Amino acid sequence: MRKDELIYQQMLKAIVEHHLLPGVRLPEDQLAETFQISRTGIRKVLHRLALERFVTITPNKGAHVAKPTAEEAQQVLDSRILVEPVLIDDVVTHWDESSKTRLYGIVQQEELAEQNNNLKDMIQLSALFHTELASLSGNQVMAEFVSQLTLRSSLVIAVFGSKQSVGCDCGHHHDLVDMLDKREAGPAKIWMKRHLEAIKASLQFTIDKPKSINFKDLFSTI
Amino acid sequence: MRKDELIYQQMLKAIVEHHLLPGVRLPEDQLAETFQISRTGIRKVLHRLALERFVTITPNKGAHVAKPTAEEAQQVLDSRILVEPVLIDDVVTHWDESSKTRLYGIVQQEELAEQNNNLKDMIQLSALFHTELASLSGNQVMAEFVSQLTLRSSLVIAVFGSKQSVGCDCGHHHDLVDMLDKREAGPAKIWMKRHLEAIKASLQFTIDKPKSINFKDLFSTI
DNA sequence: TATTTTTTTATTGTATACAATCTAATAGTA
DNA sequence: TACTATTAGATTGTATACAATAAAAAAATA
Repeated sequence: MRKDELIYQQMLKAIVEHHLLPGVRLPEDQLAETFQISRTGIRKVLHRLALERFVTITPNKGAHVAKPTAEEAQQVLDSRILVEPVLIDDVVTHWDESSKTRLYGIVQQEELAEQNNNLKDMIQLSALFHTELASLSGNQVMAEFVSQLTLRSSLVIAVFGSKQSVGCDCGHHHDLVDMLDKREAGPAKIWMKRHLEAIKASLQFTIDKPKSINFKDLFSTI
Repeated sequence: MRKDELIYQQMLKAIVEHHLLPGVRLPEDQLAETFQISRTGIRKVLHRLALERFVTITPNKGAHVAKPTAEEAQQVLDSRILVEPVLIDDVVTHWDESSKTRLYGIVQQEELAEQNNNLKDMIQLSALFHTELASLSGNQVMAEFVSQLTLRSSLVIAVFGSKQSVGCDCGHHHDLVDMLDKREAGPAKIWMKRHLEAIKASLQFTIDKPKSINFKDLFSTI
């Protein structure tokens, strides 16, 4: 894999898993040194993250982890409420044994992570579930969009989420897969809509402040 | 406006309006000279266009105008068929006098462009109509997604479109605005779905080959 | 002492230089 | 002649140097 691609994934992961909190400054020099690459390479990664809304770049002031506004937060969740249910029809259409295996596999990992109270994995697996489900619709364009939305949701939750909203009640995903496996598209759509509405409803508009970060330590432990 | 932002828009416009056809090579040196900027600046623009799928960058081989596959083409249109109708409800909810003025304004320009057989404007205005409509839903996140999809549709049409599919029968947009102004959400949704399905149905799977381009001449005439 | 101005420092923006890689042209061999 | 190997040229990938800007610290003035 290309080096900058790897760095991109590490940084995205750090943001999505709340190791780098919204508002935290991302100085090019420190990151360049951390990843043993020139500033050119880091800038490429930062610009990509900026285009995908995980980072904001202010001219002559540098990059920060994006801090979604309340408005943006709601729009991201509203988008998912609008989009994810309409993908269900296509998921059911393409449903087969491997879909079942794939999704139940993720659900199982989610339940394990929940038992171990592994917050990091819970966030990642919950996003993975929604992304995988979207890609089972067969439409790669939509799948990418949903993937971005779920990732942005993690940022939103970092700002406005309470503890219980982090993993979006993993256990329940099991119920959805049951419905899909019975080809019950209608109920599954309704379930998905309510599921996402519940996440949105769990958002609280309290903000905590960022603190200084040692990038080398951070990325050596992840 | 920042210089690279301007260059980005010029290049995107050239691609979307079919002045730069899919498959055309985009050498950094020539572009840098054309826009009187260093390769660094051009690379930034090219990477952005690549992330948004208007350009493909192959390692050590450089950038080309993206040439969507038949599969991708269908998925882009399918995405629009899925997404644009569900936005109608929110458009109707937020509908007011200014929405009406805005959309009828665009429709009027579309009809003018059609009379003058101005292909360039027809493409641009048709995309603008769909984008504006989406932004009237009040959801900026969805609006951006739809904007990208309409732009990508232009690329798709450059590869698989026939003459009549270019501007997606502008005249008809008028009918949609009429429905919206009467708050007829249901019929408007159906109309939109059929409208987009018609565009998809008009696609033909014939491919023509790219030819060499003089970038300086091209961008001095746009 | 408080406030403004100046100077210094740190950080980003841009261009260029060099290295790595691919393309093609040429030369060599069967 | 056809095919492979080697070399030369062109193009991209990456790092670094310098310029421009912003932030912080120090000095000057009221």
